[in-house]
Amino acid sequence: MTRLDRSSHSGGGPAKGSRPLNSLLAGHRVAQPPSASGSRASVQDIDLIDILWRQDIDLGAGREVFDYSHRQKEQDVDKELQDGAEQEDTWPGEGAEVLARNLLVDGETGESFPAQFPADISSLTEAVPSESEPPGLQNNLLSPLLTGTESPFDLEQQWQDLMSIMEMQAMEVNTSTSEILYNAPPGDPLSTNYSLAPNTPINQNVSLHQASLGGCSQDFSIFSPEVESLPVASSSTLLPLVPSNSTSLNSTFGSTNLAGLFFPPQLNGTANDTVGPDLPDPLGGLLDEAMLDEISLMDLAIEEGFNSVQASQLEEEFDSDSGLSLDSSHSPSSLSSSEGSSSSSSSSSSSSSASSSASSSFSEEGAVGYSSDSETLDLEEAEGAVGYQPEYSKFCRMSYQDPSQLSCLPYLEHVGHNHTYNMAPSALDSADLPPPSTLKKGSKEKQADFLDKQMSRDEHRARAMKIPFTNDKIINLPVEEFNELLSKYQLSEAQLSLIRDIRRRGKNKMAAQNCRKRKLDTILNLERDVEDLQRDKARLLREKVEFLRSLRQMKQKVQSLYQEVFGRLRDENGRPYSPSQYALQYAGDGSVLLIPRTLADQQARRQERKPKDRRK
DNA sequence: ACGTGCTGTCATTAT
DNA sequence: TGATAATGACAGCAC
Repeated sequence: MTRLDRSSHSGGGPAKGSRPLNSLLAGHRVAQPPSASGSRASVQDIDLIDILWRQDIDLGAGREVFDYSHRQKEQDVDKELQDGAEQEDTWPGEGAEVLARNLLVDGETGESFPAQFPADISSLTEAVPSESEPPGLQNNLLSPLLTGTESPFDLEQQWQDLMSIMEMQAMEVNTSTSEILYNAPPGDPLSTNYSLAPNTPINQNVSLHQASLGGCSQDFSIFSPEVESLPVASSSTLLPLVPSNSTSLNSTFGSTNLAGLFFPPQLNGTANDTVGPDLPDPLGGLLDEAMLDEISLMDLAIEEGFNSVQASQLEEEFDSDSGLSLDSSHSPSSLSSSEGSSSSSSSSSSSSSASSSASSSFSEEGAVGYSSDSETLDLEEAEGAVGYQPEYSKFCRMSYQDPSQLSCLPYLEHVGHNHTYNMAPSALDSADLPPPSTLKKGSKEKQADFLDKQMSRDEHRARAMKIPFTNDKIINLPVEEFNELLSKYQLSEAQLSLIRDIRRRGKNKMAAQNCRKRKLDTILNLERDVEDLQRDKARLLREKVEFLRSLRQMKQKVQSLYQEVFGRLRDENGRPYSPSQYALQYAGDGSVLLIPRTLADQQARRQERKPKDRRK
């Protein structure tokens, strides 16, 4: 087969590689907002994390983080990264204000608990004969999370340990309970006290706070009001828990061994003043800046080692409310698939890019192609099959390059190249072309010369070879009609060869244009995906910080409760038990037992092993 | 003169 | 197996 214009392609030139694509990218980014640059993704991430930590840890996050409805809208307001100041001073001011009310609301977590709680804690802690406990032993009551000098890895380990415990508790806590808890009316004590995000590990841990200590204080309303008689353990080694006020305890701790949580073998005592009998206001400790610093340390430690279990948990929990464009049409996989299935990529991207005017304008336009609409055909019919006047068909077939359509693409607005060797953009405007019948002979020739210069090479060749039909027909007719057309005329071998080449080149030209548009579309979608994923990442990071903060607060509260209960225990002689020798343990049936330390440690170790084995 | 972007074309592969 | 689509690579042109 003869290639008439092959000489123009050396084929051995320097490989320019992906220059067209790069230039497309570069050209596109000019029109992109500064944040849209995917090439700065890594730097952006670092900045983002930095901003997040500073924002969340130093300033505290708004309580709306735990509000389900708010979180559903969060993707619409993910510009909060820029206006982080909006969240500033949320909880300090709010906390002071709400302290005056009955309910104290944690500004960061939305957590609410009775204002009496801290007061009672104080009063109770004062009532506890702390002097009866040596300071060293007192330290044992502190959670390791409260120690200020521990390494981030220890903190991470604590986190993972607690996650394991919560995993176990999740087996006992009905999922619906979480929802009920979260969706309960404001008056509901549970929801009022712990209105945390639904279906979160933290939420499952809420049961920890439902441990009843009705007798400890009448205002201990955060605990279950159902004060029932304490199941008395008759074991000789397991002393029944007998609070001094002879009220009972009820808990949903399950079999969680609190001793394992709060009586680690080695404890750093530096944080003893954070929580304990000396603590003037446990709530103040919750909002302590030092604690937030610890959280930041913990976050820093966990950031890299956020294990897959936690990640998947977070993923599951936020799948429902993420609302982000993780749908199939936006996902990278879908993009790759659309790349693979070229015929459907254009339409798929059009469905996925409703938000992008540029992309959708491309897609709605559909695949480009030589126009074979009625206008073209009519013109050609009017001109006759033999009278070859390529200019008419050219106008139509290049109509897809209407500048008004290109104007939809801001980054393509500058595209106005005049490839005179092949097309005549000036001729695209039909207004510039008066009907041939109205032209005088001179101007007709002038026009013909002008249009002659604008003809494509193939059109020139077709004219030179006296091809009796238009290039548009050659290119756009279906195979059958095309063959029919060829059979109608007595064509030489050279003519047939040229016709086939024209058809091949014409189709390939359209294919190339479609291919480039698809490529652009893909780039746009990928950039959008990058932005979405960056937003996702930022949101998850924020939520993680919030969860960690909430978890820490709960730990502190449980620890306070534990201390209160333990400090009120008296033996037969009315003397307090030594924390070094005894520990509280919550049995599966809801009872609370006072058991020897050694036994408690054993059980704690046993329970630590269980979740790890289960994960394997 | 040079770089950039767009377009057409070829060769090749996939459908 | 031929036709067509898709795509990488290259060259030419306009800016």
